[in-house]
Amino acid sequence: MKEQAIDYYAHQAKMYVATDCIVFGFDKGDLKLLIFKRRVDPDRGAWSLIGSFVELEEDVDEAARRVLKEITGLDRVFFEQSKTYGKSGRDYGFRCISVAQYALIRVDDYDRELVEKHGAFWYTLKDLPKLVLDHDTMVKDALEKLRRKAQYQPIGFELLPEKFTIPQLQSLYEAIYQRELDPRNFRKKVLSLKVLRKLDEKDKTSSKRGAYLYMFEADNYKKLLQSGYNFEI
Amino acid sequence: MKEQAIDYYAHQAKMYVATDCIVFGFDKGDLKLLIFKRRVDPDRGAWSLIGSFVELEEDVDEAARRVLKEITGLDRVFFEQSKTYGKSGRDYGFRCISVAQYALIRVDDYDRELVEKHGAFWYTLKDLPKLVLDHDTMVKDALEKLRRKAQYQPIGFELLPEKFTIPQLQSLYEAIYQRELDPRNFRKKVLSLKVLRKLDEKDKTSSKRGAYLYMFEADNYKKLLQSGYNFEI
DNA sequence: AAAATAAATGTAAATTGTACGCTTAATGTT
DNA sequence: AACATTAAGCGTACAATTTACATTTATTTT
Repeated sequence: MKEQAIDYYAHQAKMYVATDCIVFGFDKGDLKLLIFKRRVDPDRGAWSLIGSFVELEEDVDEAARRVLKEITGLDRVFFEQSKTYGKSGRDYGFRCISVAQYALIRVDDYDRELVEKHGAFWYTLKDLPKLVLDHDTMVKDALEKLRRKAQYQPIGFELLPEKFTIPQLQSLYEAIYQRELDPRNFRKKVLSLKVLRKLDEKDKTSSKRGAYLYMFEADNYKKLLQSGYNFEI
Repeated sequence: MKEQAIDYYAHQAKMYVATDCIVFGFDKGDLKLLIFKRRVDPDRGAWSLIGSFVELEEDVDEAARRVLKEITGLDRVFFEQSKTYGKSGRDYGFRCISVAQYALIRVDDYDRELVEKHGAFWYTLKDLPKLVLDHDTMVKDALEKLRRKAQYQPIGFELLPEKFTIPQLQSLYEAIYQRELDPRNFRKKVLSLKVLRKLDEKDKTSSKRGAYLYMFEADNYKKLLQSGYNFEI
């Protein structure tokens, strides 16, 4: 039986499998993307997403985690599969499919030196240059998924520092949705979700009065979900 | 430069790439899944999703289309990527990643003989037997995506015959969401979306009075979307 | 002490969702 | 021919949510 199994697999084609990361960050009111200059041929010097081949003994998710760690220095980055790109002609003449994953990182957390060392840069989404291969499409698709997901899961918090103000949170959601939100209604809405803990500190970088800092209460959020709550922002 | 490129790829691992289809159907008020008995070792005889290896010159999507055509006889089946399963140990000792795709078919359309010839059976989701490998997880995940998607895109119509009644449509959404809906509110809601065309025919299989048949107006729907409409059921 | 700035709070109107009860068209039964 | 039965289809009142909009407040700078 083992023989038959081997035989069954043996006639099939094998391919390269890669993973590409769409790394979103949020800074000064803008959604940003971490892209870098390719250092290998073909297309050396062109802008590209960060990615890697998946190794033989490695989970696809592990590969993404490895890449993200290499680039940002961070161990626990939020990431999630976006879509797999499997067109036969999508690569440089070698058959290679790529599992795209989008990641959300806190811009103040990551290791700037590491990022620079890899020739990576943060680009505002609007100013994004042309990327290699189908990476433009990957970004477009990932952004769509991010927007969709932001509506029913509190992923926005992954992009902010641990302590943040409500105006900051609003500005993030404005960047994600690409439209303005009413500050009074936004505040009302997020506070009604009961997943924010107000701190005694204020952030005074953007106003004389200062805005209270809040933290995301992951425990409350989980309890809410378990009780069948439909989280929505 | 070409040499370098070849060199760059040459040291990387290659893997088997498969696609597995989660084929949903809707019949007599129940959501069903098309599964079949494996005909090859290992695990011959076990229940499994329908799938295939992706060939070297074949797009991943093409592979899914090919599988669906083989099994159902249908050319134009709605399908969409669900998720890629890439754990290193997920397969039978060979490294194989699988791109799962969920498909929606009209139970009255497909070719019954073809389905039987392949040893395939329709199972109600509740009665589903244990499936091979990680196929159980694939079904669970696909169902979640289907539910999510059904909320903002009219994919439900893919599962119904071309002409259907509003009670039928309701029963489908009840099966997808696994909860009862109020017939009066449901009717109000779907009609308000203005994507249904009422026909002069009635379907009398389920009541003496008979229910009017409707068709989905894809054109209206597209126009709505373009005008920034947020379709929701 | 006054001016400037963004944060924070409140309220009314409009829209949407929910929970119902009743009527209607067709068929089968007496 | 009248009546019972069945699911389809319509309408309405109330609750909840979303939207639009104006004013006050805490703090710093001048």
